[in-house]
Amino acid sequence: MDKSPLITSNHSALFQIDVYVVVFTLRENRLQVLLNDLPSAGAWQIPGLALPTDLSLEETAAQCVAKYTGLHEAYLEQLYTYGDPDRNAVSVVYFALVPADSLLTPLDESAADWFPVDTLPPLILDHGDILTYALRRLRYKLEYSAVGFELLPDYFSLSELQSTYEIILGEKLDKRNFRRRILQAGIIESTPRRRTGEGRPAQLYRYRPDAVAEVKARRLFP
Amino acid sequence: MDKSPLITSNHSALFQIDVYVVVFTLRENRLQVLLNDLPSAGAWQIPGLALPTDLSLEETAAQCVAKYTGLHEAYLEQLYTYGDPDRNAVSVVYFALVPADSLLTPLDESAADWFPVDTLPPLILDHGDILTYALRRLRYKLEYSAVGFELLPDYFSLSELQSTYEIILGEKLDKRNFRRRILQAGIIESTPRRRTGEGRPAQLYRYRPDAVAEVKARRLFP
DNA sequence: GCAAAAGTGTTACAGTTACACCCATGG
DNA sequence: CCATGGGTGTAACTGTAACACTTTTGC
Repeated sequence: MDKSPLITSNHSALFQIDVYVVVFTLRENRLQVLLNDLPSAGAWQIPGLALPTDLSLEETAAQCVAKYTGLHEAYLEQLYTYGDPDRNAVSVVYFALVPADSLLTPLDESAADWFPVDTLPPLILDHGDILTYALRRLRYKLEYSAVGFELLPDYFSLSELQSTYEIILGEKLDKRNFRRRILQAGIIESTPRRRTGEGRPAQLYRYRPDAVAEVKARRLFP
Repeated sequence: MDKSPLITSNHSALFQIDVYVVVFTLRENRLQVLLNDLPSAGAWQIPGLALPTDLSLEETAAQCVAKYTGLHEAYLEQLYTYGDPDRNAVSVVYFALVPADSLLTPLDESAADWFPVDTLPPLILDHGDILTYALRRLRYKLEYSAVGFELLPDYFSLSELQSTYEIILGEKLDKRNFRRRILQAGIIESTPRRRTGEGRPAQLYRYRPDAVAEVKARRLFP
């Protein structure tokens, strides 16, 4: 097994690398997170995979999302890397956002389930802290970058988007101000589609993949 | 060698983990970064150490700073973790801020040197990109959190602090606005000390270790 | 025609920027 | 007494927050 050519270590320690993914979605009007049952510990854990030799960290994270949700695309962002001196493993943690409607695909045989972020089961080790941190980062991110639509289907109404923000941030937002800002930010664009249902039909919007966004963007929400 | 109890991997790959630290300081009125000569490659690299079994990631980063600067305390923050599928090593990158005046301590025998961030030598691999990213993160951080004083001695004048910000952000700031904001933010406090020299003596300030700061703090600078 | 959700502008306020002069010391 | 850097307040402006009614559809 080759060593990195750049750093020669004295006692050349080797580690297993675990890639964990905190997967968020929006179900039943609540922000929920995917957890994996670990009966041997009588507790739940954030789903993860050991890094294999032939995949990058992000590919492994994506594969982890696929394994537990059936989705082969998701918004992924690296969160933090934890290294315990005790056990010789290092944990690289990502967070992912997946749209709830696409989750009909059955889960893997593995015993994973969704939990609202405010009513979590007992978690192993420091996974509770990691979740808390992930949630904080998600809220921060939302405030100045507008990733909310990652939790929605490709086409969505502004009311749905606003509701997403309200659920995650945990506060009511002003409808007119919300629309003005989100449109001024230029990250979504209106489409000819409309959603019909109760009340007046809603114009549908979609993400503009070419949006630069976030670069030097002011905070969008208070 | 034990495996992590949480994730059982099929082909149980093991990796060397390299901890790199992008060390920034302020010398000669320029933001400078510490680099390590790698004559075999004819290029320079970000200083790093292989993670040993008995240290945490952050401890290893701190030790790396100590090795190359002689400083046993520094502001440290995790930046990003890079995983190449090619070579079987994973790189956890930190950035550090060290006050220039404390650097009189001689460097390790290793061939490390300081370079202004705008005139870098050839760098190995993706270290140039990593540096660019570290610099962006430093600027972001400075804008809303006020870590500038980490580059200054314990006691400093407001003019020195302002100059620090101007050098890093690359733009002139208004003296009165700067003072008002930095004081309102409540992260530094005035001390009885004064610095004498040319012109009127300056009141000296120091960091308030008890400052909560940054939590929900608005951006401090444009 | 009414219930239900979508859509739309303006005003008051707060925070930010721009700006110029006096002060304390050392030489 | 003068050169040098330290220190101070206000007014115009810009961005943000608060707010209520009209529109379109399904039933």
